Amino acid sequence: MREKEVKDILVDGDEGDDQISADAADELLKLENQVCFPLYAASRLMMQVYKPHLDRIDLTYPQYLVMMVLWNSDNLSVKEIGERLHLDSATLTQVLTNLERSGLIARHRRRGDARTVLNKLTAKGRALKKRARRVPVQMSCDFAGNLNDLEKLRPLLQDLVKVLSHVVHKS
Amino acid sequence: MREKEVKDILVDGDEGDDQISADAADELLKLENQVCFPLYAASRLMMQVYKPHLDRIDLTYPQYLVMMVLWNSDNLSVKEIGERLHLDSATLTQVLTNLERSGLIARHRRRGDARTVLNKLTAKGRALKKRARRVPVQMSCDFAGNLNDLEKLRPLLQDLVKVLSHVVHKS
DNA sequence: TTGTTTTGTTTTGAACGCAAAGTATTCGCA
DNA sequence: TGCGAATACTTTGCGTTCAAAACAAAACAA
Repeated sequence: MREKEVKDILVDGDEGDDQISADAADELLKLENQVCFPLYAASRLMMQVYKPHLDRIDLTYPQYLVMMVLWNSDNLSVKEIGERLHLDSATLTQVLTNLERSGLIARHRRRGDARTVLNKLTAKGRALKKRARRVPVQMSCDFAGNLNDLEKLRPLLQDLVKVLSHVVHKS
Repeated sequence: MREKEVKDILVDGDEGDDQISADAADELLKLENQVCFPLYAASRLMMQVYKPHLDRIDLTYPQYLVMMVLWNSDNLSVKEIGERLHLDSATLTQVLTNLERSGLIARHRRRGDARTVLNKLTAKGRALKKRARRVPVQMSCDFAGNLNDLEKLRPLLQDLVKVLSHVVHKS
């Protein structure tokens, strides 16, 4: 799919349906021409690669993300964690509830502003970091010969996240 | 994070915990050094960008993926759709049930092998393609100046999916 | 002070996503 | 032919995800 063809479609009227545009539009509707589908598939497959390693420390992938945030900077509010992970507070409430039930964090309203709920690692939560250090290492092993490709992808994906969160929030 | 540092950790014993490795391992535990996190975040954000456009044709993103598969090649089994989308059949059963409830597909056991369930577009399902053609176009608009970056990302992500599905299935 | 609005979190409802278990059907082979 | 293994799909259970609504507390304004 060349850029020109995309433009052909873009100039299309709302109900434009002449042959050329319809063909070009049909091309865009194929999986192999989409960026979002491999993104979606890769994200899910990646979580499946993580799973056996995370199972060993009894965390799901979202829980692991929250723990990484807290290991790096403890005692954050739901909102602050959500900003770092681009996650909705409704989602986080559930993840954090599960982490509290596992005894890894404690949750308390902030003194001075009872709207905010602060999430603080317990001793058990801090201790888990030691075992979690092995997870990225094991992941590297799974990717053996492909580590360089991943390193190349990272900055591109980080840029994409920036663009996406801008697109999502401007509407 | 240089490759050398990763290797430092890899040669680490199971309980190795000397200062240098622990520091390097801590670095790997930070969000900004991970490839999987931006992948995960981008995937979710992308679906949020899709949502308003898909709402207009009453599809969720997974439903939209299934419809794209069927528009391209109708009358497939659950397994065949799952292979194309890297999706579990348990997940697909739910999505396909919802598509059937919406009247977009019909589901029947294959004559000659009653184990297989074939999923076939209805007239309504085929008709929806015309309105769906607009979705990729509207997405292009949302990304205005960033289309070139996305095009660059696509082959890399497609390769990643190949690597990942290999990693997932070899274990 | 007393609404009114804003902010931060939780609840609710619908739809994934996947492992594990269950069911039905077909295949392989003795 | 008959039976155990393999195949294809569905069900169940748990954990996200997110929009929308509900709540509670704090900030603001008249």
